[in-house]
Amino acid sequence: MRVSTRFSDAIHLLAYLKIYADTKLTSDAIAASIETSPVVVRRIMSQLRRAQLITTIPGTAQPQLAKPLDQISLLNVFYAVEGDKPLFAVDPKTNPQCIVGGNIQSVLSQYYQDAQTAAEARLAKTSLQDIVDSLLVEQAKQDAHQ
Amino acid sequence: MRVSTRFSDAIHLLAYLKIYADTKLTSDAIAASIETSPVVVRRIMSQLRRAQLITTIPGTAQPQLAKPLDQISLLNVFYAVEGDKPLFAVDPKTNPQCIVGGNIQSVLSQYYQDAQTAAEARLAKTSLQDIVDSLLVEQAKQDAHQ
DNA sequence: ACCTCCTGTAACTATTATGATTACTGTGAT
DNA sequence: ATCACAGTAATCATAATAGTTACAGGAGGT
Repeated sequence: MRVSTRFSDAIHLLAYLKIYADTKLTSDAIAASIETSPVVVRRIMSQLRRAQLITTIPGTAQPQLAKPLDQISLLNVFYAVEGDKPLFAVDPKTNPQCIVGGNIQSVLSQYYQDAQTAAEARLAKTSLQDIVDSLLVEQAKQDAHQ
Repeated sequence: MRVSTRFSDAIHLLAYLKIYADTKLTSDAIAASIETSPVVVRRIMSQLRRAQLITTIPGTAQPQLAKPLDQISLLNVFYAVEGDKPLFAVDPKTNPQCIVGGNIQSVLSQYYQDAQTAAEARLAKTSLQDIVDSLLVEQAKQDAHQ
């Protein structure tokens, strides 16, 4: 499949809301930054709104962060847009008559869950404020090298 | 896209080689357990062979594990079949003129790498022997409940 | 009231990663 | 020589994703 960039785009969007808070925050403007379509932006915003990470007002270009960025972790964003989608996929269709095929799903699910939890714990440790800070540092580096 | 189950299928295959070592290990027989086609099985075996996890002899149905199962971690298998494919995808096409769009890739790559490393560390802690042991325990449970 | 800009969503299309299939070459054992 | 099988390239089918089109409706200015 095409690899999903929705998680990355959602982080991008939220950082944009903060850094460009003083500009017109239309889905068009945000889409220009992500280089996607306004509809895709509104779709992502819809998921972020349902997860209560932002608030919006229909008809007006005033999306707002629902809480301070240091209180939103990458894991919050991940859950908002990807739900509980597993990082590692179990093959659901195997031969139940076989010792391996009949038990592999439940066994792998456990170990996969452990690995995913480890990754999620790391995501939980990073806040969007960290991302914004890093973005500004990177930008300053670029400016200095010109 | 269709979600990739190659990692799971590769683990399945290796566990099958161990548990059914006394049977005819044709790609057909293994395919019946995974419920896929023999060609897919041979493709996965090809990757496992290149990663030196198994040895095979062309023309004969004698795939062999290249080392004891407790010396093969899930991470070894993951690398064998998925390479260094990232778990989280960065959106490569964003507006470089924007503070966010121009720096988000390098920033996210760092944090994503941290999360992936955490997951991989967990995969490295589990060996295929652990998987086989778990499979046999699960099977024993099923047998007991009949 | 009307117009304009915008959001929110549904429906559809295009793209592409994946597994499945087909077809073939070549090896090893009997 | 024949048979069973591995190995692999090429092609097809499926499905997850982003992108697009279309339209209903809100907010605010005139």
